Amino acid sequence: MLTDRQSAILGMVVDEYVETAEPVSSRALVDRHRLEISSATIRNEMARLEREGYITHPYTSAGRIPSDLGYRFYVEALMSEAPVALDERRTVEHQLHQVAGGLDEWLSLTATILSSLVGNVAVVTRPRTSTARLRHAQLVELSRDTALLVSVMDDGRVRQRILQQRQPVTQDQLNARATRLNGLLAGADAANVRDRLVGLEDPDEVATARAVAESIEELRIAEETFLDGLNMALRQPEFSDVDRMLEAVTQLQAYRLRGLLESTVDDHVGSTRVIIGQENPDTGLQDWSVVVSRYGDTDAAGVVAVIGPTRMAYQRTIPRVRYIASLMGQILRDVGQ
Amino acid sequence: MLTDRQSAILGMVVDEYVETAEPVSSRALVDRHRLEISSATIRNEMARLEREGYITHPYTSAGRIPSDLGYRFYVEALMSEAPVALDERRTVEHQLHQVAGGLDEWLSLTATILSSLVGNVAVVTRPRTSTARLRHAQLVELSRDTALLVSVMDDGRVRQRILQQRQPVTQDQLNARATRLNGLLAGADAANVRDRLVGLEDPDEVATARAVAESIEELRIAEETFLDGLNMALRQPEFSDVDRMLEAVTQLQAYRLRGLLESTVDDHVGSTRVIIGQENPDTGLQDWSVVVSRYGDTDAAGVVAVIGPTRMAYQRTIPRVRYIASLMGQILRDVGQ
DNA sequence: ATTAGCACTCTCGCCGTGAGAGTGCTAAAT
DNA sequence: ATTTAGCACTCTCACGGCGAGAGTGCTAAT
Repeated sequence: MLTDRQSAILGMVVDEYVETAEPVSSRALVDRHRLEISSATIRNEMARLEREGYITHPYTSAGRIPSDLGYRFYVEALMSEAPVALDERRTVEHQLHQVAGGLDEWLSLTATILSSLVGNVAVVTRPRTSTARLRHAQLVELSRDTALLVSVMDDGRVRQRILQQRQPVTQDQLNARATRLNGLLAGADAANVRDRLVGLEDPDEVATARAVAESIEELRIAEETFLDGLNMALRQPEFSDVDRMLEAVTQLQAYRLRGLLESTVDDHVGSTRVIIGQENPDTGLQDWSVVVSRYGDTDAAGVVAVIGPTRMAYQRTIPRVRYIASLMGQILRDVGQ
Repeated sequence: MLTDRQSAILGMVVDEYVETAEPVSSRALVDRHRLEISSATIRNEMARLEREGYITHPYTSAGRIPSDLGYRFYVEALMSEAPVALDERRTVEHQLHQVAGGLDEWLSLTATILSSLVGNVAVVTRPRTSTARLRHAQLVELSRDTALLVSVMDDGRVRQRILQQRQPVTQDQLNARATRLNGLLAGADAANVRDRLVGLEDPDEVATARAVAESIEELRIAEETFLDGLNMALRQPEFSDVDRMLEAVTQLQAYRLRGLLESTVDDHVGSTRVIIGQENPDTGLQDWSVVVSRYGDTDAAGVVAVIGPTRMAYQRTIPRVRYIASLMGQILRDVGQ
C-alpha cells in the first residue's frame, strides 16, 4: 500500500509527465511544487515506487515515467476530473444541434468535435439496437426488372438494396408486395425473421423477403465506426520517429472498436471505462489507452471512445468522453421516440 | 524539342527513379541498361535535359531526378502502360461483385481495393446525378409526434430525416400524406422543387415537403468521399521524416477532391487525367500527383482517383485507375437502370 | 527519517573527418 | 563534330569521439 506522500509524488509524476512528455526528475518536482522536502527524499520515495511497479525510468539516469500500473492508480485514486467548462459545452452543443443531415453526418461530426476537444483520436460507433426490428419495408421500381428495397428499422436506421427481378414488375405490383411483406415481417428481428418466411411462393417475392431478412441481420451486425483526429494524435511527441508514426497510422486506421460494445454492455450508462496500455487485449495497441463510454439506452446503444498514447490527459479526457456520451444519449432521446 | 536519345534517357531516368527513389546517376544508367555509349555522353545529355527543365539534381553531385515537366513528358509521350493482368482483374472483380451491402460499403471497398492495387491512397466519391430527382418519398411513424422521412432519388440514393409533428399522426395519415407529396413532387429536382410546394396548407405537411426539398438539395451537394490506403502511401521513402509524414496525413485527411468532379465534367468517360505536382492548384499538394478518372455516365457520375507522391508508378497507376473506373461504371449500369 | 554531497552513468548534441558517389570540364580520340 | 577517358572538385552521409549536462544511487552526516 502506498503512503500518502508516495501517492502525492506519484500524482505529481503523472501530471508532470503528461504535460511535458519528459521523464520527471526528483529535482523538477521539488522546484515546480516548492516542496518542503529535499530532492534526495523524493529520490528515495521514487525508488520505492519503482520497486512497487508504479513508475520506471528508461535508463539509469533519466527521470521517472509512470508505468501502466501507475496510470491505473492515478485514474482510480488520485485524479481529480477537470470539469467541462461552460463555454466548451456551449460550443459543442451548438455545433451538435446545428447539423442538418442524416445520422451518419451527425456521428462523424461528433467524432470530429470530441477529437478536437481532447486532442486525440475519437471514435464513434453507430447506435445499434439490441435486436433490430423491422418497422417497414418499401419497394421502388428502378427499371422494368430491377427494384430498390428500402428496409426501415425500429430505431430509424435504413438499409437499401438493389434487387434483380425475374419477372418485370410495375410500381403497383411492388407496392402490393411490400404491403404483404410488411404484414408478414413487421416487428421481426434477426432471430425470428426466417421463421416467418414460410408460405411464400412467388420466387421474386421470396427473394425480396430474404433480402429484408438479410438487411435486418446486416444492421444487427453493422458496426460502422466514425473516426477523426488522427493528425491530432500524431502530433504527440511519442510519434516523433517515423516507424512509430507509421505503426500508429496503421493501427488506428484498422481499429474498429471491435468487441468494445459487447464488453461494455454490462456497464451502466454514464460510467466510463479506461483501458490502459497492456490491459488492452489487442497487441499492437499496448502503448495506447482507450477511454470508452456507452451512449444511448437499452434500445439503441453505441460506443464513443478516445484513443491516445498512455501518456494521456485522463483528467480532461474522461469527463469529456462521458459528457459527449451523455449528450449524444440526450439528443437521441429528444429526437427519437 | 528532345532528340530520340534524350527522350530515351529521360524515360530511363524516370523509370529508375520511380523504382529506387534514389537520384539516378549517369553510371547507373549505363550499367543497368548495358548502353553502348559512355557515362560521359549521358552526362552531357543530362546537362542538356536539365537546361530544358526536364530533370534536376538536389545538390551538385547527386544523380538526377525528374522534374514535374519531366514526369509530364513521360506520361504524355514516353510511357507504355502496364496492362492490368488477368489474375489481377479476376481478384478485383471477384471482390467487387461479392459485396453484400449498400452503396457506401461498395464504394469504400472499391477504395480499399484500388489503394492496394497501386500502393497509394485511393479516393472514390459517391456517384452523383447531374440533378438528383425525387423518385419516391416515404413517411414512417416513429412515435406519436415524430415521423421518419425517407426520400429516395432516381439513382437509388436515400436520404433520411426525423421530423417533429405539431399534431399527433398515425401511420395511415402519414401514408396519405406521402401519397399526396409523391404526386406533387415526383421527378422534382433541386431547381424546381420549391415551385411545386405552393398550395399546401397543413403546416406539418408543408414542413414535410420542405424537408423533402432539402433532402434533394443536400443530395445534389453531398459529395462524400471514401478514402483508403493512407498507410500504403506513407510507406514511400519520401515520408521518411516525421514532419513530412505528419504533413501528408493532415493534407490527405482533409483532401476531399473538392472540385475535381466539376473539372472533369467535360472529360469523356474512359479518359484519365493526371495532375502532376505544381499543376495542382491546391498548395500543399504540390509534391503530390493525382490520377483521376470519371466513372458512370451522364446520369450518375463520380470520380475515382489515386493520390501519391509525384514519384509515382504512372505506368501502373493510370491503367488501373481507368480499369477500376470502367468496372465501376459497368457494375452500376448492370445493377441500376 | 532526512538531507547534503559526490561519484557514477547514460544520453545527446556537436564536430570533425574521411569515404564514396557523382558531376563538370578538359583534352584526347574517333 | 561527337564521344570518351581522365581528373579535379563538390557535396552528402555515416561514424566515432568527446564533453556537457542531467539525474540517479549511495554514503555519511544531521
